[in-house]
Formats: sequence, structure tokens, C-alpha cells
Amino acid sequence: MKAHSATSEDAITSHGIRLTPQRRYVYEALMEKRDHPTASEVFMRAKARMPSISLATVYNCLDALTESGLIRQVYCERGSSRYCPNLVPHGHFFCKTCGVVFDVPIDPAQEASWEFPEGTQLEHVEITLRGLCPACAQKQTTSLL
Amino acid sequence: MKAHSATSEDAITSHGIRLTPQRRYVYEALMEKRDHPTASEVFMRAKARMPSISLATVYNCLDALTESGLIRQVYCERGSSRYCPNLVPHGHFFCKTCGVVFDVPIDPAQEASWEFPEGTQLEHVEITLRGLCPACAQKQTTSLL
DNA sequence: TATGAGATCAAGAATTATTCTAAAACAAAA
DNA sequence: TTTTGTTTTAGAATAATTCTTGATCTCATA
Ligand SMILES: [Mn+2]
Ligand SMILES: [Mn+2]
Ligand SMILES: [Zn+2]
Ligand SMILES: [Zn+2]
Repeated sequence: MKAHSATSEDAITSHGIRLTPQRRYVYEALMEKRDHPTASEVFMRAKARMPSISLATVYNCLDALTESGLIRQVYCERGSSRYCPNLVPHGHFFCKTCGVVFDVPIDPAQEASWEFPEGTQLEHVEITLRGLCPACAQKQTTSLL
Repeated sequence: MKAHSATSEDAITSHGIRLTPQRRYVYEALMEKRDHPTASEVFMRAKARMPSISLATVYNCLDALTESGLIRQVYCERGSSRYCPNLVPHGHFFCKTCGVVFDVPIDPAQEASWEFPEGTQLEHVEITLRGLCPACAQKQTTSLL
């Protein structure tokens, strides 16, 4: 039985960083649910498969994967940052009540022309929507009765 | 000589929070340069005018002003959050090298229709552009020669 | 004007996510 | 196989923020 999918190995090596078991487990912890876990959530998932892995290593691996462009780091709020394995350009909805984060498709036309000073080098546009997720919006409406 | 502009007093009281000297100094510290200072930068500016003010109070005031909608809190990166007194809808450019933050006008059409699950309650769209500011882009190009 | 309730302030302790440090394990190159 | 550089690990250190608690202030009302 194979412990790792060939695709995650390929993904890592093809992004120019050395393949290590820890990086594989960390990457797979992100792929396995495709949500937006914090570093310590990733740590718990990876630990389930590799009990010896350390939190420091999870941070190192997340950094390496982010640097190499294989995953994205997302700052939705103060406190912990989150990680996203979805490489297709997209925005994030963040629920200010329960903290859930989910992907939001962005209209390609959205990548409009921005006006800023001559000489600025734009690398990346980040769109964050804030509000209440359906579950929290529901609860709030109900409690107002 | 008046210590405070009437407009900042009006702004605070009209936003439904109690006017206190500390809140006025904090608000004016933000208005005075219209950049995007961190809490401790605000603390230093406010302290210059009111030496007795404490950092905890600066945090309290920034919270109160943010809650009341008079200023905006901006998360551009891990580490300190920044504050912005510009209430006109706009995005932020963040230089990943020097950390400078500046306002970027957004096309009203940008406030497009977003697709997300039924029942979601959108409150606010946040747009962050990342890259190199003109000064840092210049330096980088030069050093590559 | 006196007084009581609640809001705000201040100092310092506590928290939390992250980053750093240094040593051991590992991997690839010579 | 030695050398060299990279990665992992545990634990210490850091930095921004939040919490706690008592003092102070403000406002409404007696
Ligand atoms: Mn995502
Ligand atoms: Mn701004
Ligand atoms: Zn929610
Ligand atoms: Zn810069």
C-alpha cells in the first residue's frame, strides 16, 4: 500500500523544493480537506499520520511550500494565518462570527487595471469578503425574534 | 489656542461613542498623517501630545473607533495590524519589502456581484494588492545590474 | 450638589502565534 | 567515505495583543 499519492510527490518536486516525508505529509494534510486550516490544525492532521513530526517543522514546511508557490498563505484576521492549496485564482469569504473561510470565485474581469504610482510592481491581488456565513446569519436572525 | 479641531470632536460624537481626550488624541494621530500606522506608532504620536496616555488605552481607543466605523483596521501581514482613517471605499497596496501601505482607488464596478452560498451575509469587501513600491522596485532593479 | 451605576483608563501580567537557536539527522556532492 | 549544505527537532525567545484589576471619570438622577 502506498503511503503517498504520486501527485503530491510530483507537485513538490516540480516546484523546485526537496521532497521530504514531512513536506509530503504537510502538503497532504492541506489537500485532504481543501479547507483553510491554521498551522496548528495542519500540525494535528500531519501528526495523525506521522506522530514524530514537530510543530516547528510544520511551520518550516508551510513556509517552504508557500515560498515555492505550491500553497497560499491567507491572512483573514489577526491571530493565526491560514493555508490554502487551491492554486486557481480566487478570493476568500471569512465569517466574522465562526471564523470559517471558504473560496469565492473571482470574475476574471475583476483583475482590472489598478491605478497606482508609476513604478509600482504588482505581484498579487488578494480579495477578502467579510460577513456572516449562512449558518451564522441564520442563527443571528433567529435570535432576534 | 484650541487643542483639538471641532471636526474630530464632531466625528467621534456623531458616531455614537463617548468623546474622551484619549479618543480624540488617538483619532487625531491617525488623521494627522493619513498613512497606515500600527498601534504602537499611534501610541507614539498620541504620547507626544498626551504623555500620560497608555498603550492599553490606545488599543482600547482604536477598538472603539473601529467598532463605531470611524476608522478601519487593516490586516496586510502577520505582525501588527494597521489603521486607516479614510472612509471612502478603497483598497490597499502593501510593499512586501519595506512594508509601506498606501490607498488604492477602486473602480465602483469592482463592487461586482459575488457568487457564494445562499444565505451568506456580505458586510465588507477588502482588497489588498501586494508587490513592490516604486522605491523598492527601483532598488531591486538597480542591484541586479 | 451629592451619589450611584456604568464607562473608561492605566499598569502590568498573561496569552498566543510565530520565529529563533542550536544540535542532531539526513542527503547529495566530491 | 568525507564534506557540505539542508532539514528536522525541542525548547527558548519574541512581539503583538488581550486580559485583569483597581482607580478615575461621566452622566443621570435624587
Ligand atoms: Mn482558498
Ligand atoms: Mn487606507
Ligand atoms: Zn459563521
Ligand atoms: Zn517598499
